[in-house]
Amino acid sequence: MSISMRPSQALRLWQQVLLSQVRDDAPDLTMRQTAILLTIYLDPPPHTVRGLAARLNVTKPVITRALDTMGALKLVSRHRDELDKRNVLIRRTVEGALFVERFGDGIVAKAHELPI
Amino acid sequence: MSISMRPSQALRLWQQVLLSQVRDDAPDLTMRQTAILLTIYLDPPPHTVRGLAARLNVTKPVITRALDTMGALKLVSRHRDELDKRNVLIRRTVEGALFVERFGDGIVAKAHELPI
DNA sequence: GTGGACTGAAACGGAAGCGAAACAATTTGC
DNA sequence: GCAAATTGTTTCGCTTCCGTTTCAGTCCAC
Repeated sequence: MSISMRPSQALRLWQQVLLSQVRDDAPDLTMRQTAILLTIYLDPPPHTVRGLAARLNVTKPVITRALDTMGALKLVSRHRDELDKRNVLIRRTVEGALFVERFGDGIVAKAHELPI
Repeated sequence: MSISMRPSQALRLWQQVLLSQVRDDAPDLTMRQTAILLTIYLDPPPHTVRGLAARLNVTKPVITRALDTMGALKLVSRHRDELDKRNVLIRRTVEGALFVERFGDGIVAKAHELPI
């Protein structure tokens, strides 16, 4: 069984979630940054700069910069791969997990409030 | 009857939609810009700069700049209010309606593909 | 009609994003 | 051992966004 919704409901859901994020002064992540963050937290590790760049079809500097920003927000952390020291492994953080969790709960709540 | 989903499904849905947007080089709107666009297309008109700023809890220049950007993308259009010439009325465009419609369809499609 | 209130836009300096290219550090292949 | 390939970062010039402040145009009360 899959999730079923009409386009008007989907758009309303998206709007409500975005509005709550904007209003609550949540970290103002770009679409790309959010996509990277969710990929790190939803897809199985390990995550590398190269892997994320390929997954999102963007250049590597885009990933590096996003990691700089989200690292400053403590949403993710970087660690050298000891087995292949060229690699950087991106790992989750407690703060990031909490943020993602709350974000997911927010979507569910807004979905539940949707008019028919 | 409301839309029911688990947080993990909600996050996966969000990720899939963002990934498709990023990968397809869709207009790279910020979270705020997207919130403004959806509000214009979902909430009943008329829409003014001041009204949108209040609805999103942001300053007026944020709205003005977002309208500049989205106007250049032809997603919205501006018109002086003839009854009160201080006001600017923001209106929908054919291109914008098409973009929003496709966006909604995309969400629905990703929701339908979600694993249980 | 004139002063004050209101609306949206513009100006300003600063922060952060972009793509492309160049860059060190490391591993691999021979 | 050493050139070639690979990885992530940095640099360059440019664009866009931010908040604050200032400005021009319009309306309204008196």
